[in-house]
Amino acid sequence: MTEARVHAELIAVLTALTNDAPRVMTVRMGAALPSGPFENGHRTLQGGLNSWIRAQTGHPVGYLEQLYTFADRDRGFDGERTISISYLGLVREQPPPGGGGPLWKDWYTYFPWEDLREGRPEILEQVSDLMMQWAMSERPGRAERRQRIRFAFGMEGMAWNEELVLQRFELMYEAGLIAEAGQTPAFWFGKPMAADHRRILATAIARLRAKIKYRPVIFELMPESFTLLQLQKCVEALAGLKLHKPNFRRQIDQQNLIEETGGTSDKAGGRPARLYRYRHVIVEERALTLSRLPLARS
Amino acid sequence: MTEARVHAELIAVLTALTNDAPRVMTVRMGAALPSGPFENGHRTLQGGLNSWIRAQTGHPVGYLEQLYTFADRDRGFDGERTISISYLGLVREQPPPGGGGPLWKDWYTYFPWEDLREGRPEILEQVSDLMMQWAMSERPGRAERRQRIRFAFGMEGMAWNEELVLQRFELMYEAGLIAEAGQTPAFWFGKPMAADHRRILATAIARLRAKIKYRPVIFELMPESFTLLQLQKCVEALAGLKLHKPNFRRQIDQQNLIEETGGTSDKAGGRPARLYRYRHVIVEERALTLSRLPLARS
DNA sequence: CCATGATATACTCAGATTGAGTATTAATCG
DNA sequence: CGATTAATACTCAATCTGAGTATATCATGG
Repeated sequence: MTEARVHAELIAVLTALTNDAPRVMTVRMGAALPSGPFENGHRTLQGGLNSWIRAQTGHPVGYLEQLYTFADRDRGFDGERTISISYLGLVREQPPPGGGGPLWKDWYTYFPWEDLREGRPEILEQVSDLMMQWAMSERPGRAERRQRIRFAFGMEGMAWNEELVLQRFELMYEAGLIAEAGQTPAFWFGKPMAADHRRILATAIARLRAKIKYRPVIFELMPESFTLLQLQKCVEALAGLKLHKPNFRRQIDQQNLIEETGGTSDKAGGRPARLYRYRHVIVEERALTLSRLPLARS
Repeated sequence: MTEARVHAELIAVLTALTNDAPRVMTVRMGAALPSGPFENGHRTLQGGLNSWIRAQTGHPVGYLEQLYTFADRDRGFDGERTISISYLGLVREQPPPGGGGPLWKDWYTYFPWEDLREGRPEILEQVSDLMMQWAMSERPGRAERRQRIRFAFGMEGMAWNEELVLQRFELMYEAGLIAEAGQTPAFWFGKPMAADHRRILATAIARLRAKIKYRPVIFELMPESFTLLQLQKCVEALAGLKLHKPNFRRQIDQQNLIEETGGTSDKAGGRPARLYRYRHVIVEERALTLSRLPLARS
């Protein structure tokens, strides 16, 4: 029995929305996620991370959820291992982009192939092609690899599934298209990050994209009052997809999640839009019910 | 900076199905979940647990998924903390119930109020009543507590939601109905477990009940070939609910997840049922698609 | 050997939900 | 005032879902 004494480390994927761009808090010039040791003074993991985030960002965390715990990495000082516990956190206030503080970077800097709001981007076509080449390159397992690629990247008649962020990343890693693999690939797909941080970010995006469909977490990222179009743009930013406007509105008010503030917004060119706010009151009743969103094709 | 050196411990919620009863592997006469230290020799967490389970049970694990990581418990030897990483594992073979090996216990021994296959059980009515009394006992926050109870326990016109296992357990804990809270409750609701093991089991059940609705994990618990009724009974056992037979069948074969073996079963009294098997072939294609199940009212 | 019980399997049907498209309204800007 | 822009309202067909009913195929017993 070689019982392990290990280091425990917390890694945070903090997300905010700054006009239609989903952002993640980074350190080291955008090359790493913020992390820190789990300190003995903390009573719980959540609590430790919560206070740490408030100190770092000055913003309260609206929502905090555990993502995954890793121990696979061989940091290997003295044979000691590090257990990394990763969290997804959502903050409302859009943070100042400049200054000496932490850097907020657009998700799609790291995953440019995940943004289909303007249709399938050029880079996704490149990736898809290379992946399919990789799938067919070797004889054994060819058919199965091809199936997986078709499914993950929405090729050859299969629909794009925006939730498969992690599957796509891992397939690309396997195929040698990811810089972190240290394989100096022919093309450079997305900005790399230290260690497995980009993988953790992929996990976070996948989780959040799944979650907005059945929990009203989107409101943790919105300002107090907002228009329906703003709300829609925010969902679209996270999902990386365009939504059908009339259907989006229908579903939103069917669920009774929001109420009019009475005011209107005239930021945009046209007819002023009504302002709404989230009905915090009924959190417990509705929060666990569905909050489905109509996802449209491109 | 008081950097922590901590113990790392793995806790497993191993689940199997023995004729219509969902079971969990336990130790200490059913009073604890199996756990062990994370050893330095293991390359990954999953890998470590996998080999450990095979050694303990003799069965391969069909499916293994991380549940949650806790550090809240104050075991406090030498000020050292234990981080517990819990996993949900599914095994196919129904294990021998007797012998000196690990004890497989019915889920509903620990959560008798979670089984609604024969309608709402008497004990659920008791729990509901006590919970509502608790909600109304104190003036401040009365309305909100009442809402939460109504929602969690499906009272006063609200529908029962079988996924809220953890919410119900935590509410009951808060209300002092759970023995682990050390409050010597007036009634004894379900068999207690050591430390927070029952809470971990609740997490596992909730996760599995949610998962069977959109991933075909159920087949990890089934024998190689089975009848449609057997399959339905298994789903019902996990969900703790009765399903509508015709609709269940319709959905199952719409999804094309299974195929006939050609054989028939005549275990039951009536007309022999056709045998089916899971179509492993298309795992990658369908596995991530929906596998919805029609959940019926009681 | 036919009636009965038991289970498997097949079919029907109304209501709700979803995806997609179109029409109308209310503001701003030149 | 007319063009533009966006908000809001309405329609419609296809599909999905929940619920119920009907028929088929076996074993058994009188």
